[in-house]
Amino acid sequence: MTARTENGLRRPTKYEQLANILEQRVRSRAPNDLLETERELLEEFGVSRATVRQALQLLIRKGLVYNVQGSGTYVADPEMVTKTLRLTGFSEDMRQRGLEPASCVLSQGRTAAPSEVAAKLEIPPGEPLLRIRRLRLADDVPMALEDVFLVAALVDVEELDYRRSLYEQLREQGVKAARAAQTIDAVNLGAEEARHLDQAVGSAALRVRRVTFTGRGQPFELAETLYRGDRYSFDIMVEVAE
Amino acid sequence: MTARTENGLRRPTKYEQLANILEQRVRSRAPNDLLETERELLEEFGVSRATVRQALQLLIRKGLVYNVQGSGTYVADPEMVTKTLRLTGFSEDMRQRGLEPASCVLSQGRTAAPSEVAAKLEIPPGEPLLRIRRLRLADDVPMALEDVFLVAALVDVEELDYRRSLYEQLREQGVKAARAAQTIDAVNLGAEEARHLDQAVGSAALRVRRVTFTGRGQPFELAETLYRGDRYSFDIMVEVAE
DNA sequence: AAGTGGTCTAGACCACCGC
DNA sequence: CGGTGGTCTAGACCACTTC
Repeated sequence: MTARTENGLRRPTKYEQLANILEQRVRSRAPNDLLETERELLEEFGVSRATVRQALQLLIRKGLVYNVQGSGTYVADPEMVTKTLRLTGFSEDMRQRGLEPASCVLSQGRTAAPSEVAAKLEIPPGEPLLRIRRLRLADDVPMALEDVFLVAALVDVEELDYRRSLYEQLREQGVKAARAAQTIDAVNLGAEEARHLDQAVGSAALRVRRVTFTGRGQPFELAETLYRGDRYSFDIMVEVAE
Repeated sequence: MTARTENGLRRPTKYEQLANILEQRVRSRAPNDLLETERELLEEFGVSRATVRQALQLLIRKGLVYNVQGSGTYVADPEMVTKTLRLTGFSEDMRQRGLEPASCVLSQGRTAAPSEVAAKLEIPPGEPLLRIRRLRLADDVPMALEDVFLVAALVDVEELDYRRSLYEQLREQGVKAARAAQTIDAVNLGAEEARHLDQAVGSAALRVRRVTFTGRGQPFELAETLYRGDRYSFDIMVEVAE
């Protein structure tokens, strides 16, 4: 139903096209296979070496290949591929795990920002916020409890459809998520939380608290999600900085 | 007739030097301040634009600055700076949090790799492993229980000093950690675990399971760490892939 | 010694932002 | 419109691995 505007469509760059071709090629090979050299690739595709390296950099960041100086570029172990960290919402996360996501809105409405929330969103206390509490299901089993605060000034409240991806709708309104700071810890479920998640009181849960930023560094979302400890795990790939 | 590098000390590249200078500059400015343009920087430092961009890319990945196409490069919000994800061991992790790390070895020795462990380390079952179980303390308070398997063929067993950083010693032996795949979930502590961590039985704990890889994609370490839920949280920054 | 990825240069044009 | 970051070229030399 969405009227896809021009800004959604963008002519792909050369290195993106090249990365897609190489991704196909890489996925059809075995781990630790040697890839073509950069000089072979620039010859084959008629681009400069910088473009080849930019494409390979994309694949490295996806965890698909790795470089060894003086030796070559190699196909990475698939173990690493699945765990590359991306910023996704609940729905996409579940689909990647092969589960069917669903939602149940527990409450929803406007509130004035409490000082603690306001600080994290870098707005004055009392500023209007949109708050949504949802129970999130995967294959019809309760999976997570989500409590989201959105800066009301940035979102068009009337048009939000809680059954669709929140990020997707915000992107259509020009609010593009670029980074998120997440804090993960473990907590014991309280009575009400346990009841919603169909767990015993005191069961361990993964608590993920997230502040999401636009490309301009402005925070626009604060979310706290409680995941069932027995059904959910958080997978990430970490690169050594140096 | 080139000058040889000494003792494995690497001469910093131009873009690393430039990044360090710019980092100083950036840290002395306020969030969302406009940085010099790329063309001003290449003029100022007498380098090419590619080198300037490579330096800025480092700062972007550290979360210190952000770009807006057609507008400029800006100082990022400090909220993001602290949470950049790096692969660190327990000791360094604690020091970054301003806590004094300590260790207590619970058990240590050689074992044959169980099939499940062998699969994750990509070695044949029964291969010799070094196993170390440690209680980790921060400011003299129990913080985590750590169970580490190392591929014995890759480490010089006699020389390991359990009071020093494991990664540091492995690096000295030529085993350099480059990536790690981590799985994080929440569990309730069992009786023995709770006793070690000075917690009530059933308390929530963060369980981090990690497989660490060398630059060549070879796994050499499998570790499982249980962090006290009431004292530890895992902080990460996520970039949107696009 | 030959070949690889890593760094670096000096240009060029494009897409986008703000005036 | 001028200025910005984004992309791209065609070279060059260096550090490292491999033989």
